[in-house]
Amino acid sequence: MKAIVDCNSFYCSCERLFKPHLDGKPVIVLSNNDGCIISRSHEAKKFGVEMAGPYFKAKPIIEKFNIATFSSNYNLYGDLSWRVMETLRMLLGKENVEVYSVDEAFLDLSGYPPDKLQEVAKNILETVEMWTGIKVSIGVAPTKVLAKVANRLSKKDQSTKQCVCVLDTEDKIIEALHATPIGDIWGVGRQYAEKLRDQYAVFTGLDLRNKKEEWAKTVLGGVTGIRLLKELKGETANEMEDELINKKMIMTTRMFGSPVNKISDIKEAIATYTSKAAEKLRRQNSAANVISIFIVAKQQDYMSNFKRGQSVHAHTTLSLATSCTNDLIKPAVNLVDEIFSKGCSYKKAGVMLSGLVPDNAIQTNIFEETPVNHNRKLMSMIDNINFSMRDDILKFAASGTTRDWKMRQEMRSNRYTTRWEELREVR
DNA sequence: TCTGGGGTCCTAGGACCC
DNA sequence: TCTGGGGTCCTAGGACCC
Repeated sequence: MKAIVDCNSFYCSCERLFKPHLDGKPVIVLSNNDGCIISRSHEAKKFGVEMAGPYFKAKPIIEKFNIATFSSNYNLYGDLSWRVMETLRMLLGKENVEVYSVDEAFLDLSGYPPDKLQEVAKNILETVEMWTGIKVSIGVAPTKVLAKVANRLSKKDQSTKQCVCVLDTEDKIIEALHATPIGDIWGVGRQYAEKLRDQYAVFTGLDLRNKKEEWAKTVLGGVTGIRLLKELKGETANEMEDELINKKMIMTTRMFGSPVNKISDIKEAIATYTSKAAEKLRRQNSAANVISIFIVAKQQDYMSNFKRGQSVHAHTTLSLATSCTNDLIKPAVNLVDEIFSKGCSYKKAGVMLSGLVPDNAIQTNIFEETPVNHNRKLMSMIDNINFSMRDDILKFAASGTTRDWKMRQEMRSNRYTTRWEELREVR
């Protein structure tokens, strides 16, 4: 049996942890640039604040009900997430925990007798709350997809304060699937949900489970569809995975605080994002072969349905993989010339590094001198200084110093657990 | 006026090779 | 001028996730 542990309204819970007066009150957390709403407390949901809805649209409700609002504080959330995951690893053993996202982890519970699962889950839930202050909900079932179904149901009934749901018999599974709308099945997104309902009259998880694998193959994207169907039937198709230590792609992208139309500003932003991405790259001891950048134009007509703006991409392949910021910045900034149009306003830009290889085994290019990675040492120094001093004390000149384009973050709480000067004070 | 940031996997189609 | 069949690799794009 597998379980998924999911932190309830994670970002909101993190904020509340240091502001106990907000317990039981509605709270929301905004995305970067204070653009849209990415976490809502139970109470805020009840007032009808929509997930991923734009902040400005929800503002009337927020003001009316006096909903506590925060900009996102990833230092805080990241640290608390680590504490929750460490707790799980201590309880179950490292090898039985697969961290799936900042607020979710899959557990392998195959070592426990079936009649103990409820108790085990309850114990996990209570320990995590006691040690970290974060409330979680837990779904237990034979497969990951079904555990997700169980997890969703466990939250339905918050009144019991249990937030545990174990699907350990065929009957319970069928009942649970019947109660789950097709769009709430893990792996069925908006597009598929619409297609399934409109063209195939598939409305619930149970309807989908009753289909044939061959059918799923043609309708739901090939092998992915087959896997989904197997999992719904209780047959494992998604194994527990080793933790993905190294990413295959690294990106850094941001909205601008306000639209930008100067190429020099775009270049500064690209240089800054490249430094950030390069830092992430070095953190996992990789080097990149390919740099891509993109910029997104501010849309002229918003009209009724918001679509993500048109983005323009450019990429270049390096003759030699590198993890050095200055070797990456130059080509990245040069790409800007290829895609920037004069007179156009942009709202967002990003940098992607791909073709990642371990940086101790860089493929040498016969046309180049032997790899010069003496910069690697300099980079480590910069990373260390930035890590200890914080706030990127050392920057490359190309990143600029004024940063007119920097994102808005007007309501960020203190970084209580990762900055000495922002510790919570108790008088 | 104002709509996030980071990832993954899969497929189709084109380029290229023998 | 005519011309097969099979394979690999890469990229773009579409779907999904939180």
